[in-house]
Amino acid sequence: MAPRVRFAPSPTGYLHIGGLRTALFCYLFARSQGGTFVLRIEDTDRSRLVEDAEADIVASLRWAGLVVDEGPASGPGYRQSERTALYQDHVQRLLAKGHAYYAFDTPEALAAMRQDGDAYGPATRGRMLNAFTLSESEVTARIANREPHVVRLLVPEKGRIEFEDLIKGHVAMDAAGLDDQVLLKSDGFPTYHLANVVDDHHMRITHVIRGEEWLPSVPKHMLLYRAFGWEPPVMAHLPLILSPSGGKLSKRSATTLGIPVSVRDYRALEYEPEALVNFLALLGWHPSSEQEVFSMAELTEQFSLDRVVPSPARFDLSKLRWSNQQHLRLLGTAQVAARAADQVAKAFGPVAHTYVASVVAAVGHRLVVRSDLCTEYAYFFRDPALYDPRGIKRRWKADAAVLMRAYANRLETLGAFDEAQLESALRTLAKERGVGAGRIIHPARLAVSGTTAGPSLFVLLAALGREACVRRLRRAAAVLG
RNA sequence: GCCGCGUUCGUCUAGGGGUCUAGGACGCCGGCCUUUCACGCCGGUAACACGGGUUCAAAUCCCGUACGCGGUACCA
Repeated sequence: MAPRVRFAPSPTGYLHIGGLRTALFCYLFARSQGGTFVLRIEDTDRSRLVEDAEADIVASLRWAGLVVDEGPASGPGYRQSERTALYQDHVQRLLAKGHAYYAFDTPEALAAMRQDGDAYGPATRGRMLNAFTLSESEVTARIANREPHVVRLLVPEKGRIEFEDLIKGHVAMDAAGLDDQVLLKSDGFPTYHLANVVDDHHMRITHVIRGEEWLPSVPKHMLLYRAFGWEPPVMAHLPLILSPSGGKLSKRSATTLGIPVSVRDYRALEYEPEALVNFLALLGWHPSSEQEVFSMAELTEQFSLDRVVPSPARFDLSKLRWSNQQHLRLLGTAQVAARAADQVAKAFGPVAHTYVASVVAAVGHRLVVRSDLCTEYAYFFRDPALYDPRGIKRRWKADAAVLMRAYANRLETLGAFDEAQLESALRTLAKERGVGAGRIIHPARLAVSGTTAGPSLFVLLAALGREACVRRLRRAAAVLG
């Protein structure tokens, strides 16, 4: 049977990088098995709802190249807020069969109970305000009176709950350790646990693939499946992604370690989606081969859940950067230039596409992230404002200004402004002046780019064009003397 | 606190009783190439958490400890 897998985020914020990893594994598994990838929006917490979160989730998935087969775009029923009648109905079934019960405790009463270190369960149930301590008529009266109430799961006092997780293996927990989880909140919305189980069943989800933070709630879900008389789906709990220091990937780690948390930030930073996907896939999964660079097609072809590791992985920015560099190469000049166009225009004003392409070609394998084009390689788009002091010290000798002017003069009358001509003109000049070529090359680079690093001088000059080269060489001669 | 999951180089990981004096990748260091910086190539650094078992043999299996992470909400 072809699997059906869902990615079920809560629209309480922008899509988290860990969320994308979860979505990716869901997607890869579905695709690798010829299955269906479903997007379900779990918007049952009305107080934490963020208005544009769902749009961000959808946009982020699309950007990353994860194609949703079924989701809010396919029609109604993929947002939990649209399915409240279904949950109400199922709660009634649980109530009728004695697997759930009404409770009327106030937040204060619950807080007091927890103060004593207790959980809502067999031990405390009897002293709280619920269907066990209230008469049937009083319960009905309170409900008719529209008093705030919830419905709780009746957890059996004893028994062991065991299940097989595709990634974690055999997991076992005592029912006694569970509390009587709220299933239906006083606002009429279901909690995650109820909605999740009901939806996974009705959406015919075959594999629940999600973050490890859900592992401890699986026993509650198993109880629900059992109560409904349903066959539970296969479980697969993904290890979490940690910050490089081992903690949670939070806004704090974002600012102190430069690791963005939201997918949209990676997009804004101009990482390639292919690179991020590749990097994320290798965070917790790897093939049996030693391949490190993958396209989405290769990932879907090779992915399997049994090669997902059980332990958490730390985020490593330098590896992401390496991945980005690899994918930039794979993309090729034209593609990279096309993707870079908007940001370049934003930074420097209108620039011809062919020029952006020639810059990308000139920079070549040096490009790690597209945004470097607007920072490290800004000199391709505007004259350098200053010259690297260390470069001046090392490369700008007493004869530099004279040589720069002389080379500028040659460039003005050069026939074809290409690498070969540029180079032979320079070498001829050097020979005439009785200096080594480096005596011109280094200061010329500094004059033209402001730095001592970068593409071959002749590639650089050819890309820049005659006018800019002449202007920059003369200006540097004037400024640096 | 209680419950659950985890633990191989700095990081991601291979390995799942003998093939391991533990392999690959990122990073880092050195060399070659070279007009610079990169790229590329070559080389180097660096790990089985600890303690007990089981076994002829354990990184691999079992138990314990330590540590890490997660959960313990009318949040997901």
